[in-house]
Amino acid sequence: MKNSDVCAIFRQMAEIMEILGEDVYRIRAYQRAAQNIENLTEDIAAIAARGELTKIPGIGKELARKIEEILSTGTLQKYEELKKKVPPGLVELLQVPGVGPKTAKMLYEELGIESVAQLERLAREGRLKGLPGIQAKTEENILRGIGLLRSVQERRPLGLVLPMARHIVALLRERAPVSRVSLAGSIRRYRETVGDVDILAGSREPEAVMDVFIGLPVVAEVIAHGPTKSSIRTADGLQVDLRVVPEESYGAALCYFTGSKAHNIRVRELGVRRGLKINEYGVFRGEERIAGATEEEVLAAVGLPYIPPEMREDRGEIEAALEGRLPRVVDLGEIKGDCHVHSKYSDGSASLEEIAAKARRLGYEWVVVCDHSQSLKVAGGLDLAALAKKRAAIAAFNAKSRDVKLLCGAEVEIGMDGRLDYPDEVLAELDFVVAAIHTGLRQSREVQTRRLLSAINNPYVHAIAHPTGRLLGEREAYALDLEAIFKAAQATGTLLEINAYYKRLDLNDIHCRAAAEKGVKFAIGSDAHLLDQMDFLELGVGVARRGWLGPEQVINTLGYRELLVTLGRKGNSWLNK
DNA sequence: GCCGTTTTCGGCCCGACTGTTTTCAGTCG
Repeated sequence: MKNSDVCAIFRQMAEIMEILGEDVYRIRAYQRAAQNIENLTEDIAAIAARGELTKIPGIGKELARKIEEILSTGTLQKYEELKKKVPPGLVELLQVPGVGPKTAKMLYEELGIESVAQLERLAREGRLKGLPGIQAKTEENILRGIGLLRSVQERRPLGLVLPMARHIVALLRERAPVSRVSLAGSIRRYRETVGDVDILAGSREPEAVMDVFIGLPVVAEVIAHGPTKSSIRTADGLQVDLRVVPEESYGAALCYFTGSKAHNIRVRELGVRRGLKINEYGVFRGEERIAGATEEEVLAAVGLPYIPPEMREDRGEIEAALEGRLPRVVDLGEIKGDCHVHSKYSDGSASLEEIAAKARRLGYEWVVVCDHSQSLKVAGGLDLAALAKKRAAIAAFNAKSRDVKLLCGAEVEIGMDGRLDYPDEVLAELDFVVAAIHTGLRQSREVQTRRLLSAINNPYVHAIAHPTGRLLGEREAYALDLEAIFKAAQATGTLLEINAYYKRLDLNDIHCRAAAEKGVKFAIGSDAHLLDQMDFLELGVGVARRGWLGPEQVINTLGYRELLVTLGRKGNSWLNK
């Protein structure tokens, strides 16, 4: 049983209990437990084995017992009983936007509806009208909700949403009477996927801002339009919410709309204990507003320092902040280079000069030019002759370049038996060796782990590229013993990559944090094949910040000279200190 | 079901918008 299995059972139980109309606080307890289990950096079975389940926030005696039952039997008696009380399709109805537990229950009791397909048919026939609280408009909304569910149900990768989100912010800045505009929500927290775009604006003329917003050229549909809050949908189905508050509330609103929801609840609870009410307009003692203009001010009112948005997930940041041990996380401005960029030599599209020029625009000192190795023929992998040519070209470039330097790297294939695609004496000549698995993705956990360990133990391998192989929305991570990988990486001073390509983000935030706790260090690489993709490095920094990594844990913060010295001494240096 | 500088019972975060209602319930974030 994995953490996600336990989590799924608790989530489904909460949904069933919602339909049954059970105590909302009990339901919330299950949801909170599920979320905290999802956020664990450790295997829950290991925690259970130590008898420390109740140390997990939101897990008391009763839920600990239930977790143990799930771990030993694979399911839960109470879960099985709950499932019998509600037809399986009914829970599915909750997925339809606009249909909540009350409506789902009513639809079932009045018309026997127990699937989305059935709901859609009856709505089309106009048979929902006349039910309690349902008239023509609600019927239309349900049909639209079902359509939406079918089309854009999935959360989208952050990297695909960010450009449009920034475009809309820029348009608002230019055309609406706003003093400030920012992205908020999961985008500001750099979550790897995004459900919708949240934007916050400060203005004295909220209604005028709303009118501009719903009239923007990117708007395909207006979902809601109020004086301070509106939602629209773009042509490709992306929902964008805009909220407008007065300037003096901007900080409070930014906290509120950045979330996460779980983090906000914790902050407001701290407020309640101090006799304060916190909402999007400020921090209040009785009627009096005591804070609200800036985020720092709001957090300070409940005794907290500033917490970076990426850490606001209720994954222990509140406790750490209260105890004064919140780490300072790495900042995009501290990044001095990109550890993984492809060039024309293999399957990239850019020349060395173009890569260096782009790096200069990004304010870097260096870039590792990594091309594929010889066996990866589909990606133009370099044979030994081509590799030698590339090395010479990079040396010639560096001799001329006064600012940006290029490192000669390779993304070397790890074979099925763990052997690398270039001989050791060739690897030894390279500045930066990244080892990767691109073939044989369906091997067993043992085989995959052994392949990676053998690469990690090679004295010439500096980093493991995209260690788990997952592709967002396309491919699961391959089976791996990550504990063993982390331990070996630390012991040998091998970096683990945070691959910043928008579909990979691999390692992810939770794995990063678990690895960092074991003393592992990281290399962030954009894996760019097109020049513009070097911008994705920002997403990798987002992952690092979500994983609580400081600048000293990320090799990208080293200057060129320091980097060369460090790379030359694997196993005896900064890398595994 | 959890949890405790208001402790082992009695609380548990907060507000906007919509559609249906004449004052609010449901849903969402």
